[in-house]
Amino acid sequence: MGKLTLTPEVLALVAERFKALGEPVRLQILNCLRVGEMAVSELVDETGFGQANVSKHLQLLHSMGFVRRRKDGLFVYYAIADKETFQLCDMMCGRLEKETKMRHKLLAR
Amino acid sequence: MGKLTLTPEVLALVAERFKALGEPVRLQILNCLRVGEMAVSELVDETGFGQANVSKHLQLLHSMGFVRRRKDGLFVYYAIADKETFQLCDMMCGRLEKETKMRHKLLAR
DNA sequence: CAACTACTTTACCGAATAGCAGTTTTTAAC
DNA sequence: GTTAAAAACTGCTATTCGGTAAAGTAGTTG
Repeated sequence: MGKLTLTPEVLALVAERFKALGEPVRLQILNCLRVGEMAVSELVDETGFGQANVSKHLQLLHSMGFVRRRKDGLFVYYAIADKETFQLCDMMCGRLEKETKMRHKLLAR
Repeated sequence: MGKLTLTPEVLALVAERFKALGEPVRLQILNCLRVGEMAVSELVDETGFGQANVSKHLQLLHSMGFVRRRKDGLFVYYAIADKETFQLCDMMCGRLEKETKMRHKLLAR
């Protein structure tokens, strides 16, 4: 496989991508996009965050390749770039779920 | 499946975990641990970061369940908690690789 | 063209955090 | 006990980063 060597520079790029998902607001935006593409203003209404704020987060997600954008007239529609983006979130959710269950079991005794 | 609902509170916890991986130093530490468990001092030597610094990052990784710790005499050995931790990193690396290739292709024409 | 809408960009502020130095705690060896 | 080593803890400074307001851009409508 064309594995790239994990130099500090590469790790920095990988970290950058994890960091992009390490923000509740951005995860909430991604979660909204699960149902399909949405315009910025729709995301603003849906999430209740400021418009400039949402726009900025979308820029970041886009620059990291997590979402794609499509412009149509006045509106800019954003959508999840690929299935893998979901998988990443789901895996992390799964971990959290496991943790919670473990903690629950320990408390139950 | 016992999917947990993605309330803002849950998303915050998920984000916290992504953020933990969103730091080059921590990824480098995890990468060192790929070969097996290591003592803190070994990790300090291997990475060249300060002891307090490495220790603090390990605390965080441990609190998020990415590494487990085992104390033996003077030494505290840390190790990757499970395979999934690798998978997460590998997936993100894969994304980066794809991106790089795409960019390369675009430049090649 | 002017007015309006949707979005982006810029500039700033405040909160969070990484890194470091020094100290403390724990454990082992003498 | 005393000494030494390993790791964790405690402030501290500098930087980063998110939120917001205001200015800027692009597309639409009358």
